[in-house]
Formats: sequence, C-alpha cells, structure tokens
Amino acid sequence: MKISLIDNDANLVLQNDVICKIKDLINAKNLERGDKLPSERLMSEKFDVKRNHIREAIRKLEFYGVLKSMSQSGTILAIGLTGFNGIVDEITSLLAPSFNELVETRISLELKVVRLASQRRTESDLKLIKEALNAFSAKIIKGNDYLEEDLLFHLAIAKASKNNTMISLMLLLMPPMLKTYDRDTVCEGDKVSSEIKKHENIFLAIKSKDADLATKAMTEHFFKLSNHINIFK
Amino acid sequence: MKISLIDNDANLVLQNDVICKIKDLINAKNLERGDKLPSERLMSEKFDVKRNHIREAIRKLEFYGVLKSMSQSGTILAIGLTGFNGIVDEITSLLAPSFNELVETRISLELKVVRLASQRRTESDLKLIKEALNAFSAKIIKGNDYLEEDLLFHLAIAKASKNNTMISLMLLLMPPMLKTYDRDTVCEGDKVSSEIKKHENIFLAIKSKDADLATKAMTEHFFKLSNHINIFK
DNA sequence: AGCATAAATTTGGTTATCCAGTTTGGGTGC
DNA sequence: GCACCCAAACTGGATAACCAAATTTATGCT
Repeated sequence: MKISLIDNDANLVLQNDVICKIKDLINAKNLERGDKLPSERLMSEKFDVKRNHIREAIRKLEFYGVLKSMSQSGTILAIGLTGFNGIVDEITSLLAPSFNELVETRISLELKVVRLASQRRTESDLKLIKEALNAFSAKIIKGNDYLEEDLLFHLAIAKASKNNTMISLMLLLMPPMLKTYDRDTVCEGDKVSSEIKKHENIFLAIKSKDADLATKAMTEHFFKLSNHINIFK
Repeated sequence: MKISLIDNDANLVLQNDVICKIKDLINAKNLERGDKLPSERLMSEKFDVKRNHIREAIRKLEFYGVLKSMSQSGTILAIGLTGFNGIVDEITSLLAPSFNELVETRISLELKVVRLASQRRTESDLKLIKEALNAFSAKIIKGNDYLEEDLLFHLAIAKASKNNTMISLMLLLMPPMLKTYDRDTVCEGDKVSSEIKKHENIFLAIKSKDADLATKAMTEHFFKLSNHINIFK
C-alpha cells in the first residue's frame, strides 16, 4: 500500500493520480456520504490502470477514513463531500517531512508523553523504563551505537503514558527519524556521561511522579538536539 | 494492508500472528541489520499461510521502518535486532485507541499546531483559515451538521503551521474521531453563537500573530470537549 | 398485481500464474 | 589456481484467473 510519512517512490505519483481521478469522479457524480462508488473493475477500465492500483488507492483512502470498502458489496463514501475533498487534497499534496519538522513534532509529542507518564506510571512501568535506561547506558559506555536503545527508552516512557494513540504516533515518527540519523550521526561520543545523566534525570523525575520536573528534564535532553539542528530559526 | 489506528478486524490477529512468526524467525537466526530474510515464498510455506499474508505483514513492518523490501532481490532487516524487537512488540500489542486517548492526543497536538500557525502563518494561510471559518459558521447557523467543517477549520490551521508531519498526524487522528462523533454527536446546537465566537477568537489570535493568545483561545475551545468527556478524571 | 423465490450478475477479496531484474554457482579459458 | 562469464535458479512485484458473498433481476405462483 505504501502509506508512509516517507514515501517519495515513483509509483506514488501514479497513486496520487488515481486518487485525484477518484476524487474528480466522486465530485462529478455529486455523491453524498454513504453513496456507492463505481466498482473497482469499472474504474480500472475507465482510468486505464490495473485494478490493483485502484485497490491500493482505495485502501489508502480507507486508511484515512474517507472511504469504506464493503466486502462483496461495494465501496462507499464514508464522509461528506466537503470533508472528503478537504482531506483528500491534503493527502495528495503531502510532502515528505523534513528532519526539522520531525524533530519539532517529536519534541512536542514527547513533552506531553513524559508529563502523562510521570503522572500515570505504575511500578512495572518504572521497571521497564529502568531496564531500557540500563541497556542504553551499557551501549553508550561501550562506545557502541546507542540510537536504538535511546528510542526504546523513549518508547518505554510512552508506554507508561497509558495512551495508545501517542504510542502509535511515536512509532510512526521513528522510521524517518532513524533514516535521517543513519546518514549522519548527530551525537558525538565525548559527552557520554552527561548524556547518561540527562536520561537518568528523566527517569528519576518520572519515578518521583513530578510532572513538571520530568518535562524540564526532557526539555534539557532535547535541548542539544534542537541546538544541533536549528529548528528555532 | 490495513494499517490504521482503528483496525480490529478479524484478519488483524492473523497478521499479528504472521508478524510474530517473522520476528521469532529473525531472532532464531540472529540476523543483524542489513541481513536478508528468507524469501516470501519460503516463509509462506514454512508458516503455512498464503504468500499475500506474508507480503502484507512485510509491508506493515516496512511501513514502520524495521524491514526493507528490495525489488527482485530480497527483504532485509533495516534496523538492529534490539530495536526491531522493541518496535515489533509494540506494534503487535497496539490496541484500538479509546476516544479519551484520541481527544487527549488531539488537544496536545493542536495546542502546538496553533502556536506554530500564529507564528508562521502567511496572508494566504489566513485567507484559507477565514474561508474555512466562514463555511463552518454557515453550517452551524443553518443548524446543519458542522463536524466536517470544524475539522477542516482545524486542518487549515495545521497547514499554516508549515509542519507537514503535524498535518499528517492530524489527518491520522481524524478518521477515528469522525467515527466516534458519528455514533454520538457530542455538541448540542443551543450554544451556536458562543461556538462561533470561540472559533473566531482562534482566528483573530492567529491573525494578530499572538501565539499565547492563540493557545489560550484553542484551550477554551477544547475546554467544553474535555469537559464533556472527562479525560482529566 | 403482489410477493416469494431462485437464477444470474456484480461485488470485493483471494489464489495462482507470469514477469523482469538479481543473485548464484559451476564451467571455461587462460 | 584464478578471473571471468553466462545460464539457471531465485527474488519481489505485476497480472490474470478464480471465489464466495451479496445484490439485482427474472420468474412463477397465488
């Protein structure tokens, strides 16, 4: 299906093209919410593309909640026409995110996550976070690449927030983050102890259930990152 | 592929099952980042599922950035083993989000978005936001369902934030939000004028580029929502 | 005419087949 | 013994054929 925040493949333009044609057709027919679209085969023939391309496009639009495919029956418009057009326009014009955008979003999300985590964490959450922290420290001390352990530490915190949606969003942000870090490792290894210290501060704040302190610790942790990349103009 | 924040289909458990088997296999073979997985056909035979199920599972894992499918060559592990296990465990244990979680996430995201928008909005952004606001007001005055116009208003603000990642995340939150609102309309129509007023306040704050005021206005707008659903216990 | 029922068609989904690059390994010439 | 090459096997991806459920249309009985 190739849904992703990072997806600048060549066939993406084809998919967007198909999506636009579906949109035009829906508008031409003035469909309302709940109305049936033409069958996949018909559209495949009409747009002169293979059926699987139609299916992929429908799956994507279904993913964003604007269409609904009913087995052995048909595909219907799951939303009003205005909403459909607004959302689809946005989908088709979505560009690949820049690294700055990713960091900006991640920071915003994690500041909320760490606040919730410090309020809601259970003892077992704390244990898992501590384990992740230990794995991180071990890697960074040994001078190895610690990027993945770092992410898992943050993921453990996210789990403690008890908000599945935020966990999902963090998982979605990770792939492009990983991809960018790979080509250019941001953190140099000379300040390992201070790096560990920053992570420990976050952990301790969560442990003491001090939301403000946790937010502060997380902010400090991100400060270097937001400095290295100058996201604040 | 059926990747979604809302996806409790029956075939999801099969997909998760396949994903777990792939994970076990990767661990059994102690693959490292960059190593090749067995071919789709081989795994299909080994796990006794059809090849398309294997493909769907791989697509999903590729979506989350832990695998990478290379055309006519093979599929490789795109990440270290620890990171792979951590992320995959999270993927397979992800539950459908509750409405409270969605609202909580949306509020957090939009408070950041409106802040950025008020700092970065251009004149054309402002024009689009105003248009969305007018469409919203027209609908609510006529007593019609204004939910979609409301979302488009917020989407227009998101566009002004100039952060594609945040736009993506908002698009992802919309489908489950729409779905929940549908079954039980939250807002009653008696306080229409105050509702319009709240939206206008957001618009005016963005217009005057006052980030703090915009955040405040957005908070007020969400207050009723966060009250109606008691997310703050 | 009204209605129940069944046959035929249309639907999205599934399975099998084919295709075009890639990899691999044994053979060949030196 | 080694470098090179080419064909056979293997790969993910594209296409076509098939399926079962659901809808529509036709049919026959009252």
